[in-house]
Amino acid sequence: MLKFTIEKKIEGTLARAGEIQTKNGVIQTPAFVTVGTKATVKALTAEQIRSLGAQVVLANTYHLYLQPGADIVEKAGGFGKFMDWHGPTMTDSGGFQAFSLGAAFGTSVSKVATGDEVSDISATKGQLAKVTDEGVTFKSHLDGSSHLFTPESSMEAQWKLGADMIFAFDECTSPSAPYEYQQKSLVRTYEWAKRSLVRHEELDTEKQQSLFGVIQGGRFQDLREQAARDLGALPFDGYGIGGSFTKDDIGTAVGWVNTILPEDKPRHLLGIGEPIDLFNAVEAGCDLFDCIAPTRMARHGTLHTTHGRINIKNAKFVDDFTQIDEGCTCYTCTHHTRAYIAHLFRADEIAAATLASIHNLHFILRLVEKIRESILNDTFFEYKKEFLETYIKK
RNA sequence: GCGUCGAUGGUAGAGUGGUCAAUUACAUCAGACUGUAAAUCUGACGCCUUCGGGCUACGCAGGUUCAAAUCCUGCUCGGCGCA
Repeated sequence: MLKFTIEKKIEGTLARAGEIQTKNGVIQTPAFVTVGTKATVKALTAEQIRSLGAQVVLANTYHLYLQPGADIVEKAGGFGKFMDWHGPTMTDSGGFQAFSLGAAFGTSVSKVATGDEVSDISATKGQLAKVTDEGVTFKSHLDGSSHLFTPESSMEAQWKLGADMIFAFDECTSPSAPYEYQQKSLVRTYEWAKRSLVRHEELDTEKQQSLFGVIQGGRFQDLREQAARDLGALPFDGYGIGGSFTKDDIGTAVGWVNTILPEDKPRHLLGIGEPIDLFNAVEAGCDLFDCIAPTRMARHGTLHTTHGRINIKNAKFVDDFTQIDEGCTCYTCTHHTRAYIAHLFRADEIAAATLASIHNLHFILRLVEKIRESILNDTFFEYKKEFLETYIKK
């Protein structure tokens, strides 16, 4: 069971800094949650994750259920122990895969849409996930086998995976889904939240795990607010804010929700992790963020710097012997040059992924830490301004 | 020396009379990526362009043909075989 305490709030905003105590350690918030989908943060060892100062790791129920199977992870003592991560842990419920393997499958639609895609409701083919009121039927992307995920089975799997904090089973909707669908889906996600709660209470009689309900509602204020009211009234230990946004409404839509959610419970913004979005989300009252972007982008050669992103594979870096980001104290920057990392990428060496991931994770983890400090020091807005002045996203 | 096979865009390698500026892969140059189907995916990749098209190209030089990377002749270079 977690204990959440708020240390400081910024007057006139929803932002706050605090602390979450779990049985495996403390998380100082706002905090960035490192994603280790398959009980591994891609390209990194547990030791490297610790060195980066990561506070908490989030794994994925769908992926671990399929491989190696929840029973194996349970026998290992939970996914944290399995991967040699002894700090706080979370698992996602599999609800995101209802989107990524369903509505988004085979399309260019991502959970954060540009304005144009929002109206794109073109049908897609070959989807691996089908959503009904009962649950989500997945066709395994590994071997094609069918698997029904329900709120109950997700709770059972997450119980076996053994994280400190788990999420209710939800449907992550597409940003291109119309109001009618968002509304219908929201009712379903609400029913699933209640079913998750019931099954969780049956399983976890000693209250070892904390369950977070997930707020959906797409980009619609009335739906978001309704979800916050409905789920906020249920005895969850914290809340996830999920689903689809347009980049511009991350701050606003999240604010609608956090104005209503109980103040004394942690709020986790699911799947958001670009610097600008993090500032907006903190200001709108979020405490936790997980995102695959730092590590995926790293593997693809896109690196964060205080002056914005760079693509280290660009020709101009082959003989650039400066640091990736001047003044960066990460392992990669203190030992290697841009030219070296560029060489590793061009030579297809796997160390490229490792060193790039170390840098990007360091960048984002430090950023969120500094945001936390700035809240405690009453310098949030100054820090935000200072950061955004130099960090230019094209 | 004789015979034989071959010479294609940065590389490898398709094509064997028109639908070829030339399949494909790699390389190269860019771009995308936000609860990880992702060490992935997308685009560009002869020169010029008012984006309609124009021009120069498949070892070199001729030739046949309405039309040649594709057929013929000679040459140059290379592989293999025989001397």
